Amino acid sequence: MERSKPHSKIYISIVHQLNEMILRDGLSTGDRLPSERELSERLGVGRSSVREAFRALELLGLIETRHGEGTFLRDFRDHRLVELLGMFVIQDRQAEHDIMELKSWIESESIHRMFIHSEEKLNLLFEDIISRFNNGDLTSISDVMAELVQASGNRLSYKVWLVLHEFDSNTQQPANMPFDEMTIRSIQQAIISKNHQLIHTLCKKPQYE
Amino acid sequence: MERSKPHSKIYISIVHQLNEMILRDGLSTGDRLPSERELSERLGVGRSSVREAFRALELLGLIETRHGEGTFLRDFRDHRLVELLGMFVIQDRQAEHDIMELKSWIESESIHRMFIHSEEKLNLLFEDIISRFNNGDLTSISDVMAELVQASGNRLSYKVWLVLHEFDSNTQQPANMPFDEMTIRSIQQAIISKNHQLIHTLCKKPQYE
DNA sequence: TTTAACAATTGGTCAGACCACATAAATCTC
DNA sequence: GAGATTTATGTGGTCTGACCAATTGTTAAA
Repeated sequence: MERSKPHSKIYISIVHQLNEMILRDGLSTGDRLPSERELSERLGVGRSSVREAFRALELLGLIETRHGEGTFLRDFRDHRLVELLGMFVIQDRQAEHDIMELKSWIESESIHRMFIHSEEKLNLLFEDIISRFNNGDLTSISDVMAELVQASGNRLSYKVWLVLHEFDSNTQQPANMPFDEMTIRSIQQAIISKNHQLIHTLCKKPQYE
Repeated sequence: MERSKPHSKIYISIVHQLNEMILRDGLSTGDRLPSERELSERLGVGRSSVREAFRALELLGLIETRHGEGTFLRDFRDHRLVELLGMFVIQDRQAEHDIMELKSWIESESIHRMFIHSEEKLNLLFEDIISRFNNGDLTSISDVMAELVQASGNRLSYKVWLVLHEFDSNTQQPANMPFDEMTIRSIQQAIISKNHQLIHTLCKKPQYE
């Protein structure tokens, strides 16, 4: 025995053993993992090593740790791949243009994607958005856009958009688009009538080059 | 003092501070980060917290730690997010679909973006691609696509594409597109003639829904 | 000069302590 | 007895200090 990984560090082997444990016991989203102390004892390693493994998986979004409760398996779709990469990949400050461009491109693509939805489905979506707007829940046109991108169905795109938005909301000032019910209604109409031109006007894409 | 992030865990804030430090000092691949003990002292936190941050970033492949030497920044392309996700996130067709879809979007958008380039500029680009193809430098149609996405000018899109490609090359088998000079030439012609339809055919996008 | 021994630095791991948070059990109050 | 309150226990969060192991640079010996 013990051929697992002689060269590896302890916390790496713990990650692997956790993986095996999850597969073997058929654990799934929401299930609780053993406590740090129990794992430490059961695997014969220090608690700090267990924590290093847990923290790594937590940063990735694969597990969720709740203070005083324990550690739980998370829905893998909540993974933080995008954020993490963004943090270390989007390092060029001068690439703000790239960020804005990709962001508005995702917006445009997401909206176009909603053309396939039925009118009643779209109406339902927009009623919800409007009510939340009147409720003060959505406080900017970006919030509305977030709803639309999310509603388009591609969760990955949505995550990418969130990251991009976070970046350029720190550097760019919005206020380039009115934020009232009429604007939202016109977006609704543009989608329902599949009016490419109007959408392009509403969500003005930045010029290439 | 000390109201930076009362709700966040220490190791998370360390990750952020590391990110800021990297940006501020302009560190890049291969550069050395401060030692665990120095960071611990400089940030006023325990060494174990610094280690949790380092171990998390190391597992993701964003940094590399060498026993007795120190911790170094890695090329982001070496990240292991994909394997890790694949390890814990097995069967999710929707996630895979999202990835492929976003990837295809970027490909398609990048190619369309090249419509604004002059014909001679495009010819130069493709001469280079063809010569590298004959040279054995590009070994798959994906390599060609990488060149095109990169040439489209948005470096961020390119980086995102690289990540997505890494993922679905690990799960999907390619071989859905011939890889010869004629195919490349036809892409070239499609761009020059601004033939949306042909591009759509060549780079078959996945079906929505 | 070359080589060998040594010291300093750095990561790897562990043990124990203490705090903060959450929940269930025991207790008190009415 | 029902409800509110206190207590006990378990769990994560963090720090400190210790020791080992690998690497590198310095020093001393050949």
